[in-house]
Amino acid sequence: MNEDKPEIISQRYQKIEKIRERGVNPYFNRFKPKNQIGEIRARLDSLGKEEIEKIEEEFSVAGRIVRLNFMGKVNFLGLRDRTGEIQIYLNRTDLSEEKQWLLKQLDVGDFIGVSGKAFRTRTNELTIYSKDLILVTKSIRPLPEKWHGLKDVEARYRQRYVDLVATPKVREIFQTRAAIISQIRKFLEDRGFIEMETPILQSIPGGALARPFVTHHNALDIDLYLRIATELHLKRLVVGGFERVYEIGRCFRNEGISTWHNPEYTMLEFYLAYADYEDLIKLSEEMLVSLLQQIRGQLKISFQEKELDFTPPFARITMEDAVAKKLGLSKEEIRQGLATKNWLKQKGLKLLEGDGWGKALTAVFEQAVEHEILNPTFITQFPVEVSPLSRRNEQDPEVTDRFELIIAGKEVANAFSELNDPADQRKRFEEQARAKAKGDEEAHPIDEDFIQALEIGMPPCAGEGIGIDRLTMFLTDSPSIREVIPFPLLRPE
RNA sequence: GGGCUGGUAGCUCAGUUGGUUAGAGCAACUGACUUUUAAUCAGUAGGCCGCGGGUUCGAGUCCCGCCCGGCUCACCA
Repeated sequence: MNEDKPEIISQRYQKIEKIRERGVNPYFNRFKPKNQIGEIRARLDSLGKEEIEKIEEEFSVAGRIVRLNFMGKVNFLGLRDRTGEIQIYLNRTDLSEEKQWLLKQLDVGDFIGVSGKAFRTRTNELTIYSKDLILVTKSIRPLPEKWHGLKDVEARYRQRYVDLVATPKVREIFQTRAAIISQIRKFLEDRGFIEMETPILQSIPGGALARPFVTHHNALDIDLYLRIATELHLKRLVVGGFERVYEIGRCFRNEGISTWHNPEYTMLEFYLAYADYEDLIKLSEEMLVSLLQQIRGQLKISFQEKELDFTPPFARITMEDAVAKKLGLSKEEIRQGLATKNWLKQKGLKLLEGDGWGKALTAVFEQAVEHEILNPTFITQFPVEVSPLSRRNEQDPEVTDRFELIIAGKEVANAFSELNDPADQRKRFEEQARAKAKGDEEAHPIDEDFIQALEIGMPPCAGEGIGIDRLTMFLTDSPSIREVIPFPLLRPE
């Protein structure tokens, strides 16, 4: 029945049949380990041979066989559970005839349960001496080779379950990712934020400038969009009285795929009333410093052979100053927009009809400046033209009280004092509508209900979005976003 | 989408200017082995060389097209 499969696999299926014929269930589900391997190691790793031999306690563990060294009567195997690995010793002379037979059926990849006292071998390896053996789950497919592991990148992403078994580093990355998210929750909840869940299916995909995925609801017979941000709903919650609110959730953007972009990615957004973007600069520094210390234990970390210094305060510069310095322009020249537009034209980059100085400035910044930034840097005072949801700066209403945090040339956070003037919000949306009419596919759609919410009244507040995947890349020194997403999007085989 | 680059056994990889029947290590199978940990030793088996055309007496190798990756540029977080 498995004739079209590789030989190894049909052999394993036959082995399972033989095991069943002997009355052994190859998928036994009633073994309950009393101990975790990590806990045993924590207790015994530091103890010497004699001390361990005095311990009468029998340990019971279950896990996956990751190594087999069978030598006839004397058999060693490596067992791994979620907390670690430990060596198991089985001597054939201790086992019943049935168990001796079962021992010979074991393969790397199988799950077993064992129990026994601990000892140290001749080579001082901490080992559990088990006189029994319970097969818990038989494995059919062979795992990758033990010292090269799974190298084929495509196979690693498509069959992440194999990658996770074969590559310890990959397990660590996802453990770190979970720790980052858990610590962010704690950081925010310690400060009075509460977590909310807002709609992923939306009829107006707002809160960011990006192209959405479209889907369809059959019963209502309407098209819906997968959210590109959580912003507008979280601010509605601020209107409703949740003065400190956050969400960690998946966002979807129908755009290119690269080492820094996955079509679905995880974003943290948080909003706090009676705060402005200066407060968020401080809060961002605190949050990152706390994460760096907990995850990496230091503020200077290496990322892809470069050193990143997270020692606060982080550098900050306005977008205009950054571009003025780079191109040798005056502020007046930037505001006129001609110099920046000419620079873009020279580079073969075109703007749309009607794009103002703000879009030109932002484009030049992204082209010429952003990628040169290494250490965490706050870029502040984004033009109103590219910031339809941000509050205007009181001294200079052409720019907003907004910043992005750039690390190693990549945007990691975007934050601003929130626009809470409904009349201004309506104007901004109308400007976006005009840009859309001229062909800007990423222009923000008009959201009348959101304007109504602002008319009910939103207290002054500030909000921030942080890309969790990118943050995880920096904290785990990963070269691609696919290394920090368990199942990145790939074209179907 | 453009450029560069890759796809050979379950896994990691060789494969010469085109030339017998496509190789190795690990994993697997049979056997030996009472402290191994890249165990060792003897033997056996395992291939749609990504897919489809073409050139040639002869193609894993050369040419064309396609599929699926990786890096990179452009757009985006």
